[in-house]
Amino acid sequence: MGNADQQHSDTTPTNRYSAQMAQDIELRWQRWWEAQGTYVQPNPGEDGFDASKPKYFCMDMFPYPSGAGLHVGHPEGYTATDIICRYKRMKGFNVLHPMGWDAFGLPAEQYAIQTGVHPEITTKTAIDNFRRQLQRFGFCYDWTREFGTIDEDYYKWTQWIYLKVYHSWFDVEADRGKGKARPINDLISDFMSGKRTVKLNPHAVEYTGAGDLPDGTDAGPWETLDNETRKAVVDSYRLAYLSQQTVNWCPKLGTALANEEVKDGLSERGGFPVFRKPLRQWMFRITAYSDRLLDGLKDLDWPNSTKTQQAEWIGRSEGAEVGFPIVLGGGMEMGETLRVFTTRPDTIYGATYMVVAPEHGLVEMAMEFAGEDTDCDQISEYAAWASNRSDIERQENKEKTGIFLGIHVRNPLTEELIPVWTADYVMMNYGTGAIMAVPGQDQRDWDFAKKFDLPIVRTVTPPKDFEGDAYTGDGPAMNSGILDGLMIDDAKAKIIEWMSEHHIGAKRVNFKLRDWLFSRQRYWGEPFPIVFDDRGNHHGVGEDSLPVRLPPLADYQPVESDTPQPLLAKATDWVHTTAGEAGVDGMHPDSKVTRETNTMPGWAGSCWYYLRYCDPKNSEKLIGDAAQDYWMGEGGVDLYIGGNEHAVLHLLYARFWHMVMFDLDVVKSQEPFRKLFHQGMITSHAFQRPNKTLVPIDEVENRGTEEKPAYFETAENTPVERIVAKMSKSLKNVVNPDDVIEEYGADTFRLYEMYMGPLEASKPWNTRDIIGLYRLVQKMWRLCIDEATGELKFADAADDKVEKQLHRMVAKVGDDVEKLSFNTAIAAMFEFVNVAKRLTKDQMDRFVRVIGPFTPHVAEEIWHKMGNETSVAVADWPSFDEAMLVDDEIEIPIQVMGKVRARLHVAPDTDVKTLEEMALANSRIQELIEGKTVRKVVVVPGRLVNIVAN
RNA sequence: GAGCCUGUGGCGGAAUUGGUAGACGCAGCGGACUUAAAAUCCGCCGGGGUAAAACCCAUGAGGGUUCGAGUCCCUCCAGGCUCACCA
Repeated sequence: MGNADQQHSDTTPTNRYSAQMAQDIELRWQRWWEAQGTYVQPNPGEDGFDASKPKYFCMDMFPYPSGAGLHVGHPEGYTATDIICRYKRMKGFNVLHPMGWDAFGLPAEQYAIQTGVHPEITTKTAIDNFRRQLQRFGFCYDWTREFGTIDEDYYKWTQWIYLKVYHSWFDVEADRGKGKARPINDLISDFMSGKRTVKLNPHAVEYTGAGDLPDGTDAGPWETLDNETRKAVVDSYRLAYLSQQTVNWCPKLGTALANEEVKDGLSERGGFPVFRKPLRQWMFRITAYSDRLLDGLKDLDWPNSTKTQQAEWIGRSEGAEVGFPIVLGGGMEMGETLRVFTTRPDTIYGATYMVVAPEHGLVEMAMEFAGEDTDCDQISEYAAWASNRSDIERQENKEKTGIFLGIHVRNPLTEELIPVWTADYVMMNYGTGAIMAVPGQDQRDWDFAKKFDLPIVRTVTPPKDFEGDAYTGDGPAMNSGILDGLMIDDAKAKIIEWMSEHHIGAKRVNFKLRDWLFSRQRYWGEPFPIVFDDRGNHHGVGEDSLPVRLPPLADYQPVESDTPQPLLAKATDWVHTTAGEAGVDGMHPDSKVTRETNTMPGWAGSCWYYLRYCDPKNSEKLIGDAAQDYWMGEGGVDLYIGGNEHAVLHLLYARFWHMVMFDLDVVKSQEPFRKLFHQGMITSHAFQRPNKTLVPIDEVENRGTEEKPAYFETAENTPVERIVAKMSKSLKNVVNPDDVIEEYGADTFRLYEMYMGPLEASKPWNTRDIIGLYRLVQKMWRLCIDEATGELKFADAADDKVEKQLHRMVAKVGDDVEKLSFNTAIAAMFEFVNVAKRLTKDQMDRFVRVIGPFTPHVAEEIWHKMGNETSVAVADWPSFDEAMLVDDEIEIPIQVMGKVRARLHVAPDTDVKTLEEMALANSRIQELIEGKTVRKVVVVPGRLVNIVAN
């Protein structure tokens, strides 16, 4: 089926474009490009750099090289960027188009464990294979800039950035209240000089709930404090900090995972159950950047869906924080308040009970001050049950559970006592971990109140015909004292003002975004440049001692357990070192220190790789100034293409690092990626039984015709339906790019993937359709080359129709490439080769330039046959004449009441009046409007005439 | 449950952004060339209707705005993606 080689027979011309010829042409030119350094882009200051040209920095999301090799999804985005880069180069840009490898992280380590081969070996093999496969496509990457995140030269700088972040804090007041990162030493000198009050960072998540005052507690003058206190205070401000956190612990993977790496209560990698467990972990204070990460989205040329996803992930919501005085069992006010966050402070009169998360401090306190209503045994049992519940269980069963704590709070508005419950539908890590429950206006609270028979008070008047439970819509307030009659917005404003005046509460903005859990207990990652002294205090390793090399480890099998043990702890010689060895300033060189044994997560290396591409060999700096000024410019990367699965994680993390580096003057642009684009997924076909289960394609046969297929599952003899499905090994519908290239060549493969449909759409792979693009390459070839002799063939004189069509193609292809609309650009090529049978040398010259970005190999072959000695890749993009795009005569439809009834053939610039006259004079139209009144004639010059008559 | 996206011939998809629906490719059908086939070239190719036209229907369904709707608005259906007890 469709094997291009089988089309050869004795009568086939010897120089017809064939799969065999494609192999020969492609490999030959690929070697030549490499030898010539055709795609090597010099940096500012280097030989061959042309400073007069504008820059174009175009990047693919680099791949994670797996043992399985490239699948057909990879080259989709890569072909798109390749075409754009080739086009931009021809349009006079200096093009930075690099490729590298995201190579640390869990999948490589899991694979190594399965195969028993060290991840360093499997990873390097996979990289070599990926590189070979990518090069076979003829992509115009500047391979001299290649690196992997596992290279010591690279992760040295990853660690360097980590240290930068570690040694800085977020000054919320800086930059007119927007806040920015500053060196931690600035903070310390402020403390020492007394310029700044010494107190724990009131915004530090790890101290939520600590201190009596929402604004933190004054620790006293710096000189009166002991070293431990000073360190605790300073550390509470660091952008990278250690904290006991309830983490997503995955026993199977033997590591903690970030929230983002947990899907439906299962680990994204492997799909293993995840539990909550308190662990001491490195965190990034990304929440300090919530507002800036959100605001920055506005100016980015990114897909809206991606911006929305990030915005929702950051999850800004406005509301109020309100304090409810706590009343113990005996009715005694204890002087503390229960703080809650609510977006509906206007409903406070309807707060009939309170709920705190099972991990909330008040649960312990309730048991400590137990009154007669407090059943301590049941409470602790419930708290234990709730914390052992995996997220997957929580999501599968949303039946409300909870228990009364035996204590009350006083509603500051009604003065009534309200019972306090604990329930796991309230999360400790959002807001304050406590809510005021208003069942009248919140369905979750309603469900809980119904189950536990708690009172329900409506405070917003529902519409007359309202029949649901909780009413969340707008309406005048009721049962609400001073708020009665006000609509929601006014009621909110009024109650917040009232609360502020009475020091009960205040307006507050809350974010869903949480601090970023940055340590993993695995082997295959960047070591932290951190050591601990004998008192357990952490110290940054000196910059001169970077990189902290990952120690060789023969046994990297994770310990499957409930008590986390970082794998690096096994490298005892490496772990135990001295301050001098590790390069710690301010300590005696012989002091014994131990190294941090956690490693960084896979995201670390991909957070900043775009910067290193600009200056990959720089041993002095992460990126040189000249390289940064030129390539990153104002807005950073000019085009970044990759899958939308990275819409939140990678792209948010990278923006965060970039912002910190911007604040610390490491980078000069505010955002890393000015324009972002997601290529769609390439899917495949599979078959579905009536019960929706899937059948692999090799277990199905078509018992109908091509036109009217009737698919049957062979073994079962039952009909199945053909559907679009993801490519997967189990469905046997995976396409291997190597096979396709062997059968048709890389040029055809490139064209096919670009012709399948819009770049952003997900599209099913249809092996049958490839032949059409193969024929296109053959036609391109045949248009220029005599198939019998292999020599160029030329037309004696330019044909007008062909010349016109050529101008059209030049215009259309250029336009479409700029719009990333490659499928329509290729359609224009089809149209051209369908019209043109022979070209003059001058026409051929332009034709070859235009196909160059799409089919670089066959274009280069013809280009050189034409006598050119330099690559078509560095030729100029041809120009075209606007006048040639206009037809001599166009067809204008005449509509009557919006339906086409006749057509006019006129010059394209025929004016309104003439068109109207011609339309009304048309005999067919006269028949139709006879006896009717012409009410109106709409004339759109160059488009149509519409007559309104009745 | 919330948000976003998509729905056009047998299939993949076009449509100047409100102006002739179905460009281009695949598949199919007919023809030329050939002893024959492949390849190549030419023609046809949404449905109904007609001798051929005319004409009617048609962009998931139903309404609306408009001289005119695949495109804009409302309701619904189907599929996909994202988030999800977030207060």
